[in-house]
Amino acid sequence: MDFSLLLEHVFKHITLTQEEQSYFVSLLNVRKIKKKQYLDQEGDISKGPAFVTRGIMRSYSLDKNGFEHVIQFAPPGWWIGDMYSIVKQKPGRLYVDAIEDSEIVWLWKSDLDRLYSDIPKFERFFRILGENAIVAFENRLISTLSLPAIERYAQFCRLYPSLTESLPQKQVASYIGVTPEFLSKMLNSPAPK
Amino acid sequence: MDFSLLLEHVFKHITLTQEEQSYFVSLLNVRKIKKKQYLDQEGDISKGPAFVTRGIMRSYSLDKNGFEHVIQFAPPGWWIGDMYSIVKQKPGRLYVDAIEDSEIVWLWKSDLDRLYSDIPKFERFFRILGENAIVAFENRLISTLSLPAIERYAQFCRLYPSLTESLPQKQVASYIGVTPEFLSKMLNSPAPK
DNA sequence: TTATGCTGTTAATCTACATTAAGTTTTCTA
DNA sequence: TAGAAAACTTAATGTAGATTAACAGCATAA
Repeated sequence: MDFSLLLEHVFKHITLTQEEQSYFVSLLNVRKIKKKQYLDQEGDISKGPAFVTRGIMRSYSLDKNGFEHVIQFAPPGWWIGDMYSIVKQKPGRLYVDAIEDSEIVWLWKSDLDRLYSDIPKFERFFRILGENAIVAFENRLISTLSLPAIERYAQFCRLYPSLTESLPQKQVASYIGVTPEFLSKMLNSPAPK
Repeated sequence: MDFSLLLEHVFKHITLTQEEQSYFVSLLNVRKIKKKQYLDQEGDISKGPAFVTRGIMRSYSLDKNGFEHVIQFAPPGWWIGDMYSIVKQKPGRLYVDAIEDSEIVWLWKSDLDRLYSDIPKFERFFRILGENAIVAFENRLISTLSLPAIERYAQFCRLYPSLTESLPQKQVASYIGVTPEFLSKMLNSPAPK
């Protein structure tokens, strides 16, 4: 198995001895997920956090009218999951599935807790990761509350430059919070972009 | 100074020796903030995270039309701040002010970094705090994207039961993302609540 | 005491975006 | 490689919530 993408990511924030690295790697699990397959469905208890190494994953909620609302996209190098369910180990509110054939590396929540105790440096690693996630959510919320659709689209393009073209438009529409019809009109009408 | 509320909060997640506790307390600063006074304004670099011990604080963004959008309320026992600015030590996008005469306990970002090195248990403490913040943001985002105004109001009442009555309605409107006029209509019209 | 200014209410009008529906193109997949 | 299923477009119509405006109740304050 090739864990290099994840290890590089870890080494950006902490350093590990050879033994620590081996121990960490021994806790990792790999899973391939085909397009449209689910990692988690609403009501599932998440096994633990997942790191994307190939493909594109996404998490979304489903409202009472059956409409999807994308919470996050995760290309390679990003983490994905229903944080509520991961942290509290209770049934979650999100669906997590693959938009393209994907591969993830994941840890059991129980192994993660063990890792925190055995190698406290991982407390630091995930503390930093958490900070970044909070900053991202704070930004998303500011945009969602205070920008019109066209500027939320621009924000999306800035956040996920690699996805802007590879993703079906309806996924983008769901992320920025408009219907596919409206996004289509917006992009084709006044100032073609 | 009375740090008991903050210390209790810390002890819920980690234990400290007497020395560690003294060292931690030596890094704390106290500040009283009168109603309508700012802790931070847009463009400021935040000094560090703040824990509310009295009153009610709030953070909000200002859109280009001059409308406020409340990101968070913080009654006693809650943390508040512009996470982007705190973490990156760059100019922030949020205003933080007091809705009622308040008192906060805060740390310099540089002291916090020192604390992480000197007492690694605080990595764990803030890792857990971060997880909770992410869960809260995830929930807020799900509501904002997938619920109509009346249910976002219900969510607000569940999240901040202590504030539902003490807060001016226009603050609540700004939090749930509608105009004060619309909230007033919603609460007084069909099914008075 | 009267001003001054917040806060909340009501109601008419307006608009960004949703819904519905039909047609076209692209892409899967058998 | 056909034929079904997605993905995208266009346009008519509908609506949740915004805007504007006028007024009433209460504060704080001179």
